[in-house]
Amino acid sequence: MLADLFVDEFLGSMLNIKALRENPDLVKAAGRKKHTPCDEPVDRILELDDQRKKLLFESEELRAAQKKVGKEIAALAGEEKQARIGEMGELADRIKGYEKKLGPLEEELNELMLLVPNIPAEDVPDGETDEDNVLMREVGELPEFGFPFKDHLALGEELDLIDMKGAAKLAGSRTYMLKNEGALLELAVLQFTLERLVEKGFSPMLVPTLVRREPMVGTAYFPGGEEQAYACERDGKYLIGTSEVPVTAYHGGEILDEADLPMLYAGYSTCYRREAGAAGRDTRGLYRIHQFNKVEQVVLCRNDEEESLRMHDFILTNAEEVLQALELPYRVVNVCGGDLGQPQVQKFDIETWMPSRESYGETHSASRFHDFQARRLELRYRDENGKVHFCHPLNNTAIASPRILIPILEINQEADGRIRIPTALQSYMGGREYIGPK
RNA sequence: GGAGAGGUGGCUGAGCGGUCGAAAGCGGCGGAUUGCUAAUCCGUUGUACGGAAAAUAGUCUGUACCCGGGGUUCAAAUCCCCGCCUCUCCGCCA
Repeated sequence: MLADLFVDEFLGSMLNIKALRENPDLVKAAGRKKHTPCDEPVDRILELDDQRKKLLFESEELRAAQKKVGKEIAALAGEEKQARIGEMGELADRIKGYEKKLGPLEEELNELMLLVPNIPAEDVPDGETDEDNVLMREVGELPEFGFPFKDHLALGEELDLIDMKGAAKLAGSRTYMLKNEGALLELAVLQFTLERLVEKGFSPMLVPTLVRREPMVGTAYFPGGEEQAYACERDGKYLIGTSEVPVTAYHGGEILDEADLPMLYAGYSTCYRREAGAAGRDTRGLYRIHQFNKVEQVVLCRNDEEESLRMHDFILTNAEEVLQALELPYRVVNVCGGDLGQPQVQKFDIETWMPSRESYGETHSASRFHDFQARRLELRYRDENGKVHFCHPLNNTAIASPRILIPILEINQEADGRIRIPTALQSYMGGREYIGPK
């Protein structure tokens, strides 16, 4: 059992070859809990690691000898110098031999290390799919319509807010266009949310949406998520699926000052997802589309379990407060092992009530990783004693549109066909209270 | 897109084949001194992986890292090739 193996000091230390060496069973158990077994790669890693250590030790000794003699040669001249140089040729060849062996070995090792899953937290429920997620709480009252209600698309078309056909004509399937108050509503929701986060101390960040491979690998979307990302192959760049990617990677390779932690960022970007493998699913309306806009909370905090948990709770609460301000009923679920991604230690999803689906639909996702992404990104900080640690990055959606427009439009519809604008958004829409027929 | 110049430690910036993990200055840290502040003086100052005794801490030691990747050489921050990035000028352009 994973729980039996669970040891604090190994929490989140994966991708750390030392921790993996000492407790491979923990990683294998993590793979099983996430329903992505990794026994074979882990065994192969240990094997390669052994070979690597041995070869490295031997070649380093040769290098040491070469450098030592090199210094002697520098001090010599004439025939004596030439003689020593002649002797060194063989040593140089032997060193090159080691490099030839080490190169491919390390390449394979590094590739495999990127596949090792992070260890899920103890209270992550067992399970395979989102149906096994565990309900934590339900907040808000579900709407009751005293009339036949319409779904967001019917409303949107009637009121000239949404044009899916126009979008398809321009850009193909799973695209959307917002018009008139629909367009204003999306901007309102995003702006409202961003301002709330700024009030809480988040730095707003407008980031590149087309990025290099490194941030994708560093945040652990790659390898593995290539099918979900749009690639600009000519340029070796990728469209991000979330601003988590550029924002988390922003300080990659740096050693931050502990005094500056936690860092709170509110990333804003358009997000692109291929939705590969989702063919035929959620095809109606604004639910599942290739391109959307999102305000994302990204936190970098100390390498400290308690702090990490506090921050996870903080960003979850922030998102809930946004939904409460928008007067939307939602529930929070503890995501099960099989529904967790490779990098996550724990994930809480927020699902907002969507009348047309007669269910809650995922609108937010709050993840913590321990230092998993930080190791890949070399994202570190120095504590007051001068010791260097990996940060703990966390993230959560603050708002993602147009998906959030589904409940906003549907829940606020009235019998006369108008849509009430939530009070919190009215000031972002010129003081308007209703969206009505033209 | 055309032409040129560059990318060195937290920062500025020297080095342009061996004695360079890298001068100097700034910043940081420790100490001394001065009613406070400021100033001055002395010392110290990267990361990763490995080894040795000690077996948390600290110490000694090896290797790697001067944008990234290849190459030349007994030896590369230094020479050559490719890539990435930055800056300047011209052109184009939301």
